[in-house]
Amino acid sequence: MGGTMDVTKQHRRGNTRQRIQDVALGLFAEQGYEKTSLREIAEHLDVTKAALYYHFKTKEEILVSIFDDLTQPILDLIEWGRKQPHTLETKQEIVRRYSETLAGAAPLFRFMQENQAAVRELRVGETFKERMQGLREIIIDPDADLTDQVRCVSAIFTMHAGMFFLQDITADPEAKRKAVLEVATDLVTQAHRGSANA
Amino acid sequence: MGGTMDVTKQHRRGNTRQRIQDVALGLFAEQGYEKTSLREIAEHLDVTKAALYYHFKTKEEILVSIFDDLTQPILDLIEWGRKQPHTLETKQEIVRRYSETLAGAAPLFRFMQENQAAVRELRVGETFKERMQGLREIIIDPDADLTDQVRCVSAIFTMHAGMFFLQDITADPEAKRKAVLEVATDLVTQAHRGSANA
Amino acid sequence: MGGTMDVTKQHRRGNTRQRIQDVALGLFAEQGYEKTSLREIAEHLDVTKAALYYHFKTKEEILVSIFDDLTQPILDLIEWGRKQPHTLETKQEIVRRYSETLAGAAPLFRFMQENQAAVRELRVGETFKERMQGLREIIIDPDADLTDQVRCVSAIFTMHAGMFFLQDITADPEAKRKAVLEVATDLVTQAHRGSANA
Amino acid sequence: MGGTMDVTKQHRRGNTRQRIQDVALGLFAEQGYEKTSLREIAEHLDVTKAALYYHFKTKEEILVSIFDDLTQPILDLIEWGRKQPHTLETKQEIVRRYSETLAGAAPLFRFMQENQAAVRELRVGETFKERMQGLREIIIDPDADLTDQVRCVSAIFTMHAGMFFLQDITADPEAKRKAVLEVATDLVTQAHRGSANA
DNA sequence: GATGAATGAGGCTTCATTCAT
DNA sequence: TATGAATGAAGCCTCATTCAT
Repeated sequence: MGGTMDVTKQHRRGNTRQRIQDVALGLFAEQGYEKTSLREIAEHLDVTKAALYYHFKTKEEILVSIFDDLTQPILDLIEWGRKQPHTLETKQEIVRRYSETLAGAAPLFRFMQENQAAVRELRVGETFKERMQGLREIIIDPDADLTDQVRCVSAIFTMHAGMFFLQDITADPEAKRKAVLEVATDLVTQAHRGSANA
Repeated sequence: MGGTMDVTKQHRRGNTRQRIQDVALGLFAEQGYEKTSLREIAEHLDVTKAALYYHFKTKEEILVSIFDDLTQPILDLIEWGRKQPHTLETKQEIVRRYSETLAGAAPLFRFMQENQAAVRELRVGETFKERMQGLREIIIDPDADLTDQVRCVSAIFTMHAGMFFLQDITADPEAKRKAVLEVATDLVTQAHRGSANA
Repeated sequence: MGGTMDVTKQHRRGNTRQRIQDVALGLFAEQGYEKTSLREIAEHLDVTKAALYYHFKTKEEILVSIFDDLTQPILDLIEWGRKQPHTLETKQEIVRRYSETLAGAAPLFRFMQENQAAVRELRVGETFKERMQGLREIIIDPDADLTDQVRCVSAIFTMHAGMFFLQDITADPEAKRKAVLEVATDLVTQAHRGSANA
Repeated sequence: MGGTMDVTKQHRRGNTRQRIQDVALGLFAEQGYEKTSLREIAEHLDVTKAALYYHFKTKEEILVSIFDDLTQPILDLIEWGRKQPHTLETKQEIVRRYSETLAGAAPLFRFMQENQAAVRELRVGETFKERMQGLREIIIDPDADLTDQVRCVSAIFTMHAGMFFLQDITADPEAKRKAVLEVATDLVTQAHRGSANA
C-alpha cells in the first residue's frame, strides 16, 4: 500500500485532522448525521475508517470538534453581550454580529437546523441549546408581553433558517442576508419599543 | 402460541393500523426518524415487527401515511387560497387558518421541522417542500422587494418553529399560539403594505 | 371485500385449485422455486395467501401436485417399458414417446432441469430421480461398456435440455424437437449396436 | 472478547478470503445458492457474518469472485479457439480441453448446472450464457442442418451434466470422464462430417 | 500516522405458515 | 371458499468500534 501511495497523498502531511472535519461537515450537512457513515467519510478522503479513529475517538467527537471550532464566535458574542447594557443599540448590534457569524459557518448551522432530532441526544445538541438560551437572555426582556418575546425568538431563527429556506428565491446571497438582517432587526426593534411602552 | 396469547390481545378490532401510526408518530417526533426502529414501534404495541409489515409495506410508508392523513387540511387550505384574490385579507386568513392547522398536528410538524435532513430523501420531504412552495405563492408577492419577501417566509416558519422553540417560555400553549399568530400576521401585513407602496 | 368482488371473479367458481397450479408452475419455471413466494402467486391470482392454504397444505404440496399430475405419462411409459423385451425397437419407441411427453409438459421439465438444487431436498426431487433411474434401466444395458452407457444417459438429457438450450437457435419448435429426437435415437442406437457386438 | 479468542484464530494470515470462497463454493454446490445463507458460511469458518462483508460486498459478489477465478481457463480456451481454423481437429481439441477444464472446476460447474434458475438473474448467469454462446460459435457450423447443430449442443452439455448425472454408475471418475469425452467427440465429429457432405 | 481484519449489535424486510371468522 | 391479521424465523446488509501491526 505504502508503495502505491500517490504524490498527492504524500503532500497532505499533517492536515488530515482538518480534512476529516471538512469532509465530515460537508457530508453531515448534505445527508444528515445518521445517514453519514464513517465508511463514507473515509472513502471521500481515500483513507481507511481506522484512520479516523487515530484522529478522533468517536463519530460524535468529530462533530463536537467541528462545532467547537466553528461556534467560538458565538460564545464570544454572548460573553460580550452579557456585559453590555440591555439597550436597543446593543440588541441590534447582537443581531448584526450574529448574522455575520451565521454566514461564516453556514454549513454547520444548516446542519444544526436540519438535524435537531439527531443532535438532541448528542453533546452538541445540549450545548447549542444553552447558547441559544444565552442569546435570548440578552435580547429578550422577560417582562415584555408574550408577543414581543415571540418577536425576538422569531428574529433569531429568521436568521437561522433564512439561509436555507430562501434557496428558491433567486437573489444574490449577500443581498438575501442583508434582507434577513433587516427583518430580524425590525423584529427586535419592535419588540424593544413594545416593552419600553409597557 | 395462540394458547399464551392473553385476552386483551384478541379482538383488537381493526384499529391496529391506526395504533401503529399513533405510536410511530410519537416516537418519530421524540427520537427522530432514523433513530426510531421498527422493533421499537412493534414493542410499544406489543406486536411483532412482521405485523407492521402486514399494514405497511415499508418504514417509509408508515410515515407517508401519517403525513398524508394529517396534512390534508393544508392541501385544502392551499386550494382555497389559490382561488381567492391576493388581498391582504386573504393573506391574513391564510395565516390564521394555517396556524390552526399546525396546532392540530403539532407532533407531525415538529417532526418535519426537526428531521429535515432525514426527510429530504423521502417522499414526504419532497411533498412537503411542494406544499410550502404553494403556500408561499399565495402569500408572497413576487414583485415585492426582497425584504418583504423575507417577511413572508419568516411569517410561515415563525409559525412552524413557534411551537417548539418556545418551549422554555412558560405560558399557556394557546396564548403562545395566539402570540405567534399575531407576529406572523404582522409580518405578512407589513410585507403587503410595503409592496402596495412600491 | 365480498361486496366489491367483480364479476370475473365470481365466474371462476371451482377451478381455483387448477388456477393456482397453472400460475405457480409458470412462476416456478420462470423465476425458480425459492424465488417464487406464495404472496406472488396469490397476487397473480388476485386472492390472499390464506386462500392457497385452503387448497394446498404447503408450498411444497403445490409443486408436488403439479408434478404428479404432469408426470403420470412418464410413469405409464416406464411401466410399459418394463414389460417389453429390451430390443432396439423398444428403446427407440421409449425415446420417441419420452420426447413427446416432455414436449407436453415443457414448463415442468424446464423447471426440474433448472432447479435441481432447490428440488433435491423436496419430495419431487427424490421421485424424479427414481423415475429417471427407471428410464435408464430400460434403455441402458448394464453390461455395455462405459461409453455406450454414457450415450444412453446423454440421449435422455439431450432431450431434457434440448428444449431450453436450443432457444438461441432459430427454428420451428417442432422441427427442433424432431432434430433432438433424431440425435437421441441415434445415440441409443449406437449404444445398442455397441453392446450387441461386445 | 479478544481474551477468549483461541490461538488458532489469531494470525490466520491473509487466507480468509480464499477460505470464504472455498467454503461458499462447497455449500453453494451442495445446497444451492438460495438455500445457502451467509450465516451458514460464516459458521463453517468460525467467523461472524460481518467478516464476510469485509472481504466481499455482497453475497452475489462471493459467487462472482469464485466464478471469475475458476472460469478464466474457459475464456482463454474460447479466445484460442476463435483464432483457429474451423477444422474438425480444432473442434475436437476444443472439446478435449473443455472436458479437462470442467474436471478441474467440477463443483462450480455442477453448481451452475443445478442452479440455473437462481443464477439467471445474477451477473454470473449472464456471463456464463455469453461464454456458452462463444463456445458454440466455434463448434457449430451455422449452415449445418438442425440435427447436426443439435449434436454439437448435445456434445457440450453431455460434458456438463456428465459428471453429475453419472453418479449412479459406478466407475472410476477419470474413466467416466474419458467416456464422456469420447461421446462428445463423436457427436462433434458426426456433426462436422454431416455438414461437410451437405 | 495509518492499515487490515474483524466483531457485536442491530437495521429493514420477506417468508411460509396459522387460525379465528 | 376464502379473508384478515398476525407470528417466528430467518434473510441480507451496515454500522460504529477495536486492536494488533
